[in-house]
Amino acid sequence: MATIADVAQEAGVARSTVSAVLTGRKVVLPETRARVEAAIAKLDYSVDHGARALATRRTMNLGLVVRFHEAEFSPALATYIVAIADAAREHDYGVLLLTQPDGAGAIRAAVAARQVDALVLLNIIQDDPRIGPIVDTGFPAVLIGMPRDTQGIDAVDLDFAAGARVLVDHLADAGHREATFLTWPDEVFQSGRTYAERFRDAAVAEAARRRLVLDIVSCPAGPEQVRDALRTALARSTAPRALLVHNDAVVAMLPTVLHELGLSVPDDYSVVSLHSAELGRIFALPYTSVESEPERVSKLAVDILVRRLTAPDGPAAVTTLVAPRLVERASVAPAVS
Amino acid sequence: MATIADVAQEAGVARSTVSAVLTGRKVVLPETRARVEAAIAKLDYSVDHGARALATRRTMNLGLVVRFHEAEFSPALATYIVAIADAAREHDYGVLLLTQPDGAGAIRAAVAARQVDALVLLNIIQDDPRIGPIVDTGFPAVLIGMPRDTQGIDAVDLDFAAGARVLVDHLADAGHREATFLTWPDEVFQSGRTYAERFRDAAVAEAARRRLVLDIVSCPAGPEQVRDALRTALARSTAPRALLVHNDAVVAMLPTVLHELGLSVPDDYSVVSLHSAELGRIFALPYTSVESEPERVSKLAVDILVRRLTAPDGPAAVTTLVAPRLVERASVAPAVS
DNA sequence: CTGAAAGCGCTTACAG
DNA sequence: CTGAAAGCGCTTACAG
Repeated sequence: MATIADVAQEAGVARSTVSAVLTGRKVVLPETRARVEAAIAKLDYSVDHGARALATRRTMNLGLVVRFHEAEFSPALATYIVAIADAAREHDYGVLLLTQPDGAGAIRAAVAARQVDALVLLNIIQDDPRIGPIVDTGFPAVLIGMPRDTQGIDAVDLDFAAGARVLVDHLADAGHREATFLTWPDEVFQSGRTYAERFRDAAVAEAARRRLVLDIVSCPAGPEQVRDALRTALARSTAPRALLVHNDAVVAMLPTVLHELGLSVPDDYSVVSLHSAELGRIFALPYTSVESEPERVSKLAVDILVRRLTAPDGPAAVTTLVAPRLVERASVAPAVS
Repeated sequence: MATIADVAQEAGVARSTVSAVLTGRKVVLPETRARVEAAIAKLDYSVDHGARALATRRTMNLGLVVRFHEAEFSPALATYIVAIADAAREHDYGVLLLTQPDGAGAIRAAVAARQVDALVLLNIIQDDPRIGPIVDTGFPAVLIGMPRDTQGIDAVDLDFAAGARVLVDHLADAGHREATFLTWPDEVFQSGRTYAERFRDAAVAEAARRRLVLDIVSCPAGPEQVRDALRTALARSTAPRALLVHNDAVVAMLPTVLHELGLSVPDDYSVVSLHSAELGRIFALPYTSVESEPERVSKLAVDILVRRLTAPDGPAAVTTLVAPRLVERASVAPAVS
């Protein structure tokens, strides 16, 4: 493998001159530059990433801290990962995977070993233990998701509250006065997924404002349990004819159960939901919905992180909530009164 | 941040002595070692990963090359990624994500910049363009999946042929003499997913051996198309009462369609399938099946790669096919004759 | 067993 | 605009 010294010799210049054309931080005579570039091409030279990192004190790598080991229903996770890698690459950053069960420990180790320049934390929970080491070390980081307290760290997430309002309004606009709200099991609320809470609270508030009566059903986890809960909720003769869903397992099972009960959408039931586009695609879900947008959220998060890396003394940390987009799929009919 | 020089000074020894206790490659007097370790603890010192990499000429990072951008139906991909990262960590390797659409280019760049010590290639296709640069550079690598020709590179994959045989035998053992074989759309065969071919050919051969008549149905892509194809295949009055499935989209849709047609398993239909455990879990599939095992395959692949890194002049490249495990779920009934 | 020196492949002030 | 020198933080022969 050719080194910068080989290139310098081949071009008949000093190593520092080669470095100057490599980094582009200095002005070099076009003629000299051409000689250097010819030598680079001839020797098929590439900069040694690690050596440059040592000299510049920047690894040009981002650490991606992702919790995999808590069984989460997340076919969308891969989408986030690749979106983050793509966004990072646009800024010439690589992505190092930090998947240890002990995320906090992984962070401390990676920071101490100077393996990365900054961190992206995925699937944040309410009191996320990974935030501690970041605050302690003051290491640059961005959160994708929302903890109880961002503690001065930039955070990006979908605006679940706005999503809830959009969906409630959509039902209310169609004239519905009552709806069954199928939400997450209690464990999800308790385990600190703030999206569950943010959606629910906003849905309740907006429903009150729009005088829509919400019948809240917390569906248990597990396919069989979901099926049973759904059948129970839908089979009641007094059940509202509108469904507001925020629960991936439930919305995935919904077409099957509705069909089993001989119910059709939107004739028998109006349905709106918030779920990931990935889930909708895999299950071919035919419902008007607000879709979480991993690509947009990931790109925004990386952009914010890189900007902060470039200007460390920039403005205070920001929390960015991405406005949800409603995708209409004709699953809502006017209420019959 | 403390450096090795700070530690040496604090402990009153030379830098090389600190390095000796760090690497453990030399014998150090217990007393000296204790002094060094105390200094390390006091200064909260960690080895700079990049500096060590430069000195040792080993990054201790594996590059994970994954094709994301060809829309693949793969909720299991995240499982592979984390399994690879976990396996790598057991050998003290980190994982750098290489997700560029141009995988071959990404490989050349990463190798040239010496960013990684070896490569893991995921979702291999028949004539995978990423194999070229690996053969050219002779860089250590392992394939997860099976190309047409491994070209002297280690490869690990599930034994799809054995999986097919196990499932065919399972039906034959129950007395079935004919079965409908629901396989992938033609595009999948043509796009070089060798698993499709390997399964099909073995299923055909084993069925012939067991005198099981196989009615091969290649199901088109797309949720609606799958549904239609399934209904057509199952609604025929002359349709065999046994189903052999190798197609994720089809098996995911199967419970719904069977239900729509008022058919039950195993009373009306015996069903066996090969699909990922992840898919089975998400869709709660109740079928006896051979499940692809991302964790086992990934771990094996990384182990093989690391061994080759340790002993570069080891034996010739090996192709390892992981034996499939049959998970029985009582979806097969004896044939009625 | 310990230490002084050279080297890994770069970049970056600093002279000229 | 170009070059010689020092330095990034380690490891590794090589003396002693």
